[in-house]
Amino acid sequence: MADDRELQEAVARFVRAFGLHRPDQTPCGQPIPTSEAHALGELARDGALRQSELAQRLRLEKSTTSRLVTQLINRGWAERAPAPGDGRGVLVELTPHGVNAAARLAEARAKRFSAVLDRVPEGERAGVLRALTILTEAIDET
Amino acid sequence: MADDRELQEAVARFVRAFGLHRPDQTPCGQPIPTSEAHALGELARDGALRQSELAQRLRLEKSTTSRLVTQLINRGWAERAPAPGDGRGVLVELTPHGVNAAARLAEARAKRFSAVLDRVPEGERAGVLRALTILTEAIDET
DNA sequence: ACTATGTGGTTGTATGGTCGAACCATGGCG
DNA sequence: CGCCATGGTTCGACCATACAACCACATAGT
Repeated sequence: MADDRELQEAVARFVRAFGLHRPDQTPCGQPIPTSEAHALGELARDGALRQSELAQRLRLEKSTTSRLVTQLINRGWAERAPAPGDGRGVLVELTPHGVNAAARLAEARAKRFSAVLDRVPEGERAGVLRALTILTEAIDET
Repeated sequence: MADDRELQEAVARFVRAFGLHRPDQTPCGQPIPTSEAHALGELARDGALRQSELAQRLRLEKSTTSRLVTQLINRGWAERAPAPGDGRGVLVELTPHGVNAAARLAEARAKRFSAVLDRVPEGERAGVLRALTILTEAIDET
């Protein structure tokens, strides 16, 4: 199919336009690395997580995750605690400070995204959301 | 709107699922850095480009672009030539070798993307493509 | 013409990202 | 009680990007 080629270019353009190639800041312009932002999001939404669980969700290697968590801790946003029932594991949890940071981040993100959504024609919004989800699922199955 | 939040998460999941956080390889598993792949794509599609033009398309700083081009040259995929009519400029062009590499890359990409598209329900395909385009345009306007 | 300012590139510096391998501690099992 | 698997940490190597300083050429204005 020739759709392939179009999809490729569409994805590439999207990535670039959204600034996803800049590792040092979120697409929302917040001066915090993308990975940290994603981690913060997961922890804010679901509470304490095992480090290994976090790695899985972020699709990162355990070594990378370890370092990432250390960075969050250095910012005073998270803490490590022994995992209950498993002496090897580590539980990562946001500090009140971290919860706060996550909230600020979410707000900035919401602002940016709603600005973007505003430019999306009313009737297309649901479709856009739906398409991204479908695409992600398709990728996951591959 | 609450759509914001959903869009955020949809994008984040998409980025991770597609492996866009790995700068050292394309989402298609090719052992070539994402940026080089994108550059190769532009040059293969539109022929020789001014380095500044390439920077603009890839949304990169001129310094980054300069280095990127140097890498392509080191691989034997591109050449620099003086820009006609402007003693300052540089024209970047693929070598036959580079054209070849671009073709191989495009093939691998097509393979991956068509696999993904296969998982997208028939009736949704057009919508997915359309959504990405609309979203990219919306981002550009922001 | 000659100077002032702008544009295109290159190089140096600093930051951030990711992985894989080596290594340690704890858990689970025959 | 050994043996192998699992969760983490640390180290080394590689890539990406931006910003600033610096050079060369272009262009406009006096």
